[in-house]
Amino acid sequence: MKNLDESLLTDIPPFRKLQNAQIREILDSAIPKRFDAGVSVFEEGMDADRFYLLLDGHIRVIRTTPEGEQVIALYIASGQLFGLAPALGRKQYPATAMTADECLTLSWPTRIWPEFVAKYDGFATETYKIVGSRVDEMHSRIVEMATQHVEQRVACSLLRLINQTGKKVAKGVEIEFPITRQNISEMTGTTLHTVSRLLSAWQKAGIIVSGRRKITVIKPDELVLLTGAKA
Amino acid sequence: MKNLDESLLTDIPPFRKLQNAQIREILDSAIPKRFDAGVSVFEEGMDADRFYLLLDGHIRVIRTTPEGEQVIALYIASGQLFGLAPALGRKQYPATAMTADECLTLSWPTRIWPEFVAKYDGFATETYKIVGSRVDEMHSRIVEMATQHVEQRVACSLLRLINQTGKKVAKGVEIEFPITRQNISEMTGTTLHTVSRLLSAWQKAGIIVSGRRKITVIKPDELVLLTGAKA
DNA sequence: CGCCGTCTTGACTCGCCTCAACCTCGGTGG
DNA sequence: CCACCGAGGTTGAGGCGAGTCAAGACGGCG
Repeated sequence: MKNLDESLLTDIPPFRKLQNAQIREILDSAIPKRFDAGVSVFEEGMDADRFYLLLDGHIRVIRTTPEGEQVIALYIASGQLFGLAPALGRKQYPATAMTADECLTLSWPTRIWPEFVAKYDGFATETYKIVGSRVDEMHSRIVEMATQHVEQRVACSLLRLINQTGKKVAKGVEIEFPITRQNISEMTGTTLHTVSRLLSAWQKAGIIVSGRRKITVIKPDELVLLTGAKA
Repeated sequence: MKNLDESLLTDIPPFRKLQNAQIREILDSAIPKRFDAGVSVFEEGMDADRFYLLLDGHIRVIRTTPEGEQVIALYIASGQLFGLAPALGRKQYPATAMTADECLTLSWPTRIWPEFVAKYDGFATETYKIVGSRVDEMHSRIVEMATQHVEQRVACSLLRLINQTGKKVAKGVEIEFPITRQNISEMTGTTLHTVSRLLSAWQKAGIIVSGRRKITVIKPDELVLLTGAKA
């Protein structure tokens, strides 16, 4: 457990300003853990006893309605902190974190959060920037849902996914974790049927290529047009 | 300007733990300002050079789409901090703050934010709790928009409004600032026509009483039923 | 090989948006 | 004091986007 390499953290904004010795300290107090695809790291309503850093893999942040429907609030890409409830004074996690593929995390007990903030210069600031960008993304989602049609929302979500977690490949940008039509419908507030129809149409139009749990965007600019960026 | 009363701040969470002398200091560095109804305190995209406390009145936080449609992200009630962009490392305001009625604010330059955080015990923690509750509310909005029908969303929004800013009156709870059908439609992602129809129906059913720019909820529990709280 | 999770496609239905006309206040100015 | 005007609100008719229902195809895994 003490053999984690310092280089794991040096490129991650909240830790970037720290000395090697400090990073050593932080790593030594971290618990690393591996998760299979499709399992939950923590669940909505659970006591927020730890906060996490995603070293590798992708995570879906999910809220479940009383009726059992799921809504995907956002995706976390590797290198990001998550489970930041303690930073916002929350005693419980407000949502479930579910792995989209195999994931590797570090985590620390909530109790030492104040210590991190006090002791490590720039940690708080950088972390709150992350929160800020998530707030911003949520804002955008609300506006999208309020004003745009399903087709535009799905296009927006795809673009967001390839921007945040896309991998450039031969003929386009591919989403590097398994994602189903159902997942996309849960991000956009629609049904898997409608998503399937849209993706089929876009595939015919040569904008994307998609297979089982896999989507590659060939012409991102065409997608941008579909989002309704007019005039 | 130096004659602001300390009692203004003593009941407001971020300042609650402070000594009178500290509150004096804070007040002395604040600029008070009055706003008419329907004007903007700051606008989306403006440099976030100040952060605010709403002493009296109500504020709408608005985002405008490229097409000029407006979406109301949330309402701020008196006693709340807003314009917290600096707390999240934002250089510009992510949304416009528009007064719903006559408003009284205090404000401080962004530049002294770090000083506030460092100097005043509990200030940061309490402020981030506010951010946390706003994030939570946005989360809920996203889930609502994704899963619920218009009628349910409007019911949810009304309930949220009376919980946050409702005033108990003779025969129910009234929203204490002017609000139009259009405003509600901008909160729920629908049209003023649909909102008008719904409110008419609810009025006939005796659930609410509404007039020009004014809504009073008579039977909140009936509204709760309409939100789809089943089983 | 058979099963299950994923994806596709068609047909039908209906909630809500759009279009349109009209009403009702409250404020303003002659 | 009243006529006017504009913002806010109401209500009907019609159409379409997208959800629902239904039936199957495809591909991977045990």
